[in-house]
Amino acid sequence: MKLEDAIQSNKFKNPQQKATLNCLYTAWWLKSVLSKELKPFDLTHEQYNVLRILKGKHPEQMCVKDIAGRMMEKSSNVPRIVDRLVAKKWVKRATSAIDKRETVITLTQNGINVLETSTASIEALFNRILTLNDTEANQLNGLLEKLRETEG
Amino acid sequence: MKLEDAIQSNKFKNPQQKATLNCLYTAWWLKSVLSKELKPFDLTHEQYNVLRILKGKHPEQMCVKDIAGRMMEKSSNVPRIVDRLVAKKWVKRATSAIDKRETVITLTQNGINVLETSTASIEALFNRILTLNDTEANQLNGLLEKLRETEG
DNA sequence: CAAGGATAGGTGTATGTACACGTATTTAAG
DNA sequence: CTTAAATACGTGTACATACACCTATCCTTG
Repeated sequence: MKLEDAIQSNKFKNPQQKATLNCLYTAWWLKSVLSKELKPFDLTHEQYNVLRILKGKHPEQMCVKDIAGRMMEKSSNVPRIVDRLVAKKWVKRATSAIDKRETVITLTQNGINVLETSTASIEALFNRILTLNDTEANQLNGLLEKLRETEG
Repeated sequence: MKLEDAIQSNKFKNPQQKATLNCLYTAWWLKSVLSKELKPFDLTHEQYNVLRILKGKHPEQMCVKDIAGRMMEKSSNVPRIVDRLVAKKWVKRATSAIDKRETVITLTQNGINVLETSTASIEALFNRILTLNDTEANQLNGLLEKLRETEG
């Protein structure tokens, strides 16, 4: 769907303004497609992200701060997302022996299982819906990083 | 900041996967920059969107459904966002005379004022930080719409 | 070692999202 | 006209974000 149809407006001040709206809308679209696919696994988008981040270091543990540093949305409240993963027995929480301020998180076997089946589902979804070729995807990456250039 | 630094990872399966993450991250970045700029006006990103949508039709009224149709995030809970705008006396709520199921929303003069000053602030911000030229912005718009091609 | 600051993580609150559901009203069908 | 379906909106709940604040622990420096 064209952006104009999605938000029922074609009054864009300039291509740059349209690009920011397009970017926000595309992200919302991606998130909602992802969330729908994750729902049967009783996983939210953010819980899935935390599991993936943990998998990246597995079987090593990670502390809450390390997880937070790898999240897309920098103000995610990792302790509370971990609460929910603990409740579902997909991760375990323990106090670090080295630094007692740190809470270390470990994936359980159940956590690994749910992550693997849900990831297979997500990858199949993306293969179906993502039609950009490599050149286009690289170009998009370049433009998005240029957009964020003035960050900081 | 490069995506790799932002999420402390460079393990992307392919350029398409990286592009989806890049898009999600860019949207988060845009939202947080916007929200920071709106904070002094006691406006959230979503409240600002509703005011802008109302301005688009002003001085006509709009019903809740029409507002919802123009929102980026299609599952926004418009009645509750309107609650907060009513509390700040920036909009007024009334039952439609034509269709009593409808609630019609009108901008107040206060609402127009806060929208104008905040919009000036947002536009100045975007002029500072958005460095894409027209060609690049158009290219980005094209790629994002191609990404969403399989929608529906 | 003691004191002050930095750091890690948990918690409270306001706001928003996603989704299910209830109520009032309108529209359509018989 | 009467009844059933559709529509518009509000509300309840679980989850997440944004941000301020608290406590425990560690580190630095005198």
